[in-house]
Amino acid sequence: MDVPVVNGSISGQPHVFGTKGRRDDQEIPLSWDNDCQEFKGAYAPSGSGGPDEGSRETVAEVTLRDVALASGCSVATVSRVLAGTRPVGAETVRTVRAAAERLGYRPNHVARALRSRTTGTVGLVLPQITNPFFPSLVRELEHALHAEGRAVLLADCDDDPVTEAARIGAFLGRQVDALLLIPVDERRSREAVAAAAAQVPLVLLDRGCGPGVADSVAVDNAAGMALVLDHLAATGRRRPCFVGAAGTASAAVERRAAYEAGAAALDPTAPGRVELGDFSVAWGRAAADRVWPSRPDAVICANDLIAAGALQRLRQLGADVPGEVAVTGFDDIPLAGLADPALTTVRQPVGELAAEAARLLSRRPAAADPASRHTVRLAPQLVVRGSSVPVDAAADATAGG
Amino acid sequence: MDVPVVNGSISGQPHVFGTKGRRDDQEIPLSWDNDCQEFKGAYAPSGSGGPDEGSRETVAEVTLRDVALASGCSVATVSRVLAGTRPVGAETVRTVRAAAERLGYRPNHVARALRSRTTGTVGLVLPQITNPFFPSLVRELEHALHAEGRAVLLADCDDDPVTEAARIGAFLGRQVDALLLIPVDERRSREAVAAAAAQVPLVLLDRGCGPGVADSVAVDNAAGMALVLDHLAATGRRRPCFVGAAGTASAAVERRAAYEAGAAALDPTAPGRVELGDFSVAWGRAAADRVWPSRPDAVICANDLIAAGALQRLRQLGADVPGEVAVTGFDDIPLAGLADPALTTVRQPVGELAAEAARLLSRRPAAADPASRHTVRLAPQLVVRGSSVPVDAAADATAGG
DNA sequence: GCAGCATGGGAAAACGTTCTCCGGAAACTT
DNA sequence: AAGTTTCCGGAGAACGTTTTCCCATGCTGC
Repeated sequence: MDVPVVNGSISGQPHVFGTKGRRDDQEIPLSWDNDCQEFKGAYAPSGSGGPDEGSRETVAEVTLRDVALASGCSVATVSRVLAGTRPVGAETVRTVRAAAERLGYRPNHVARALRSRTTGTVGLVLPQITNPFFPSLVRELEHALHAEGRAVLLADCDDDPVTEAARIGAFLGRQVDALLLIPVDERRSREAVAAAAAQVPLVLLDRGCGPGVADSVAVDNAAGMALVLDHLAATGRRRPCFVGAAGTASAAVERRAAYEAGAAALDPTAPGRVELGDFSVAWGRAAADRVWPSRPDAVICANDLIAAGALQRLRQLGADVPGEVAVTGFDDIPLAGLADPALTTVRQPVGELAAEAARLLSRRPAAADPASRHTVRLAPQLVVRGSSVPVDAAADATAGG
Repeated sequence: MDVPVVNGSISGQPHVFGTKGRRDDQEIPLSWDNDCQEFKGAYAPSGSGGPDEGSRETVAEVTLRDVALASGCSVATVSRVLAGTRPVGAETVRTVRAAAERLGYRPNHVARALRSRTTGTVGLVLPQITNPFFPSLVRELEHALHAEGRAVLLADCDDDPVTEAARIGAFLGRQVDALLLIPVDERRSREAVAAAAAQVPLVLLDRGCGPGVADSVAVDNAAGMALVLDHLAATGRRRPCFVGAAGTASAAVERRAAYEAGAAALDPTAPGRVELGDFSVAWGRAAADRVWPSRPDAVICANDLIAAGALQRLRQLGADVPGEVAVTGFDDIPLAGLADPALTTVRQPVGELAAEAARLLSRRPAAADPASRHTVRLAPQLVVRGSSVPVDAAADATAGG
């Protein structure tokens, strides 16, 4: 459909450069001052006279050299004052600071990066930003990283290992200081990840990528699954079944293994009742159809998407949730709280994951030594909602590790 | 003195990189957007199975100078060959290319940025990545931008204009080539946005920020609302009501205005039935309580979150959806297809929004002139699902995701 | 008085590109 | 044959920092 764009150009012709009176909280307009009568002869063509009526369009950047000139000392000194790399006389510090502020000096990160060989930038590479679990993780990572003054370069791989490798390469070419990576595939991502890890600090997030490849931080899937099983057992469920995902992704494998281990305690035949598909709502719906005939009293899903699909389909099939059957998810994505009834699930400690990842990244020592790889597992939290216990009893219990 | 670099020793080594299948038909890249593409060898997993690997550790970067030395010509020539900025003799091109590939040369983006005063980086600043409408937009933007060789710096503002201003400033300090911005607040973001727009190309996305401040691209909210109203009228609804958001955000205002304009045609008293809160599920639930007593036959919501809440609550109140009352949303976030019944909604042309934004960014001309601001409005698409028509009739106008 | 040593500051060399000059040679003009 | 243009290629100057030397001082301790 090529419905034409309603391409209207907002008019706004009358007021062009107004707004001169009420700009009191504005910072100093970096351009001219009587001290530095000699500015940017180089490429500032509009050295036209006049008191600069505020056309701050392409004002040439103020450089260290300008500040040096204005404060009567050398570039080196100015750098030292501003970067604090070496003690400088109190008096000098004062003049330099003043000049810098007066001129509105802003350091050029690119030049700094070139010289100091560190860009203050980390690349964040993830499979699909549209996976509903990722946004909150991205958010926390962004906050954690920005808090230490680093900027985040984002890449979305479209769930494709080839794209992933390309993005990693692009980031490396841009000399990121480090990489944060949620691998697309445990196996097919390995090669590119290992290669990248040899060049910059790299932390794997949420999913693993084979042993010894890189540092990694993730939720303790086994503990999470145990929380779910304990809760279900405590509320009298005896015939659980598991709806998970096939494949080698660590989350899929670990959650399934943990279910099988834990469910055996509940019911010796339970570990057999396992259906595997993928991490999607559609699979959740399909799995419900396959599972419901055997009348389980708990459907434990490997993530919230599956759970949402299963829940929806179960109700369509006439099942009473949670009366007849409980449904649980994993991750606590926003959707979980919105389902009807709201999903009991395992909340990932997103903030801590981000903090831990940031911490690992900052570790200076050359972590090229495979022996020093760290794998951090963080404790999740059970969030009990209506899908596993009747509403009146669902007091949103939270149980930590 | 550090470990000697790759500098001198050119030949004699059994080069690690197999020069397999040299494609000599390769054109000299004329634009800088796809340059380094061909040098994947540098970071690519060193030929799985290659004889010696470990040597690829933290080797000092190969520079232009190294390539020049190895190929027996000057740095300038190498630069020209690789960047394709000026024609170079065929013979020279060949030797240089060979040397570059053999040494695994990868251009240093930082140095390039410093010299050419362009980083190939755009900053993407948004209110909250956790807002479910944004991830797909971010995804499209990332793809569009990466496709032209630009990297995306991401910032999440936590819905706070102050943080937003700080992030914008940080990006400017990192000399992004341009800014893509979804303003937090139409009014409170304005100052920072205007200041930034004076320094780099800036495109507003999804939401406006006052007239003439910057280029902007967004969905045509009025057209979207009209699609909804037409659909509802065509299916016999006669007593619509609107649940929207208060405030000055452009989406809120435009959607409400469009409803009021369009609904008057349907029912003269309809424009009065308007409830305003915010763009949240909670408000949707609350609004359902307020609205249901007057028994509307259609609840038109300003976005999908509101609609999801309203839908959920209406059903809890015993309403028959869609038999008794239709519910519609706006945006087509993933949640919309998952609701029960699935939400009829207006799908934003996310891909086109991203493409258009990218296009506007690349416009070279000094867009400082307020008269040349562009405001692009893209046509949305109606997605009919179960919340507005009985299932058997809901032939999902478009294949949902 | 002189070696020894902090301390504060400057000149200039990197960092790895791109790009502007410039010069020489070859290829056309006149 | 002498100019004139075109074509290739090199030297080297930026770009804006950080950092390494180095040189003044002024002070201590002998």
